[in-house]
Amino acid sequence: MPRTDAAIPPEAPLHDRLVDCALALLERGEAEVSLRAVARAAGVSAMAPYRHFHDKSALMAAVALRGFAMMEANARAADEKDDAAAALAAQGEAYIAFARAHPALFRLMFADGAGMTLPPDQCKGGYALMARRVAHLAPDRAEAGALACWGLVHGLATLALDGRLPPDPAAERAALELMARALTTRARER
Amino acid sequence: MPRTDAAIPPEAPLHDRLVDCALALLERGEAEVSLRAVARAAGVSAMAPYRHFHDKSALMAAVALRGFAMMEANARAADEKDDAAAALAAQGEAYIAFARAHPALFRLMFADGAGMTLPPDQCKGGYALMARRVAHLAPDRAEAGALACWGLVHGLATLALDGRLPPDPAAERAALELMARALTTRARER
DNA sequence: GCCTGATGATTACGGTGTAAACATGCCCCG
DNA sequence: CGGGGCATGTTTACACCGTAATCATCAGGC
Repeated sequence: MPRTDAAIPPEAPLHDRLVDCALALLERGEAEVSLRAVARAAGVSAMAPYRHFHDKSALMAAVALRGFAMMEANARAADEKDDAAAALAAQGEAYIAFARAHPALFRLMFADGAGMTLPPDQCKGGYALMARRVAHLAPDRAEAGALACWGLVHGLATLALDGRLPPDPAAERAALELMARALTTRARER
Repeated sequence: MPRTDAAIPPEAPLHDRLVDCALALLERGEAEVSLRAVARAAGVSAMAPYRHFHDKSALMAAVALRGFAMMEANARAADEKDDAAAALAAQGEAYIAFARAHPALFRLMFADGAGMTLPPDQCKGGYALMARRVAHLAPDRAEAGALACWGLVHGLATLALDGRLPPDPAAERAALELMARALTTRARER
């Protein structure tokens, strides 16, 4: 097992330990995350992180990458359904649930600038998964459909995180269903 | 004309001058906005703002409020169409356009915490405008429809700001149209 | 005439990100 | 085997931030 362990072994290479600690701090609130706090949590001096990350945003980018990996795993699990529409809906709910479960991490992942720094192929695995289902449901509107699905789900997640939505899962589900219905309905001219 | 002027008169009451300066700094990038910078821009000492705002977030809330007023005005202008579906689509495009035109302000308006501080009736004027059109188009799914529209538009705007969308207006328009079609299509059972 | 309140300026403190110089241990090569 | 480089951390220092506490000024009302 040469891969990363789940826990935070106190003797792992500092590089990994830093992103573990940063992630842990992030889950307790984005205000808790500062380079110095991360270094402190890792039991190391304030400047040590600079030996492994060019600056704070580089560290945070590494954390964000983990977030994308988690989210893709969630999406993959939610996608394991026979019915394509049901799988798509489950992906949407998983997306929103992830945002609610890890608000600070979610915000970090989609913070401005991260889009420029992160390797795109490691951020869009989940998107591809969803696009595939959409393309199967509505081959003639695959592109617009995928964009609409992503936009809707991301918007609901963002609004929920920012306290702009009453915590009403039924309403969200209804909105998702409306979108699903729009995709399953045959496209008609005009 | 007792209301606020567009320019920044150097002798206006400090309260207004501060939010004007904060807004101006914000448009040049959110990183430019610090309480001290705002005070500097207003030609006043670093602590002066505290005489008019309890803390920085209170100032930013006032700025956000102006953002909501701008956005509602935009929405109201876009809504002036006879066709309900066209008006709805125009509102959506105006929403996204506003986000693109004032990215930092838009992010501030929807930053976490602002939802708790701001008077809801001054933030949701635009939403009501949209909800009315949706209710007219699809009275039987008014609630879910409005939520879906808001979610979609807000999601697209957010993703665009964070550099996650290729700048392809046609694709966005197609996604919005898909949603509009879903609302205009008669609801069918099952 | 003086007191009071509002407004703003000064100073100070702990926090942040980060640049520069310094210490230390390990490995590789002569 | 010895010494030089290099990776890793530490210390120190700086500018900036938000903000608490204190002081200065000045206008109006008793």
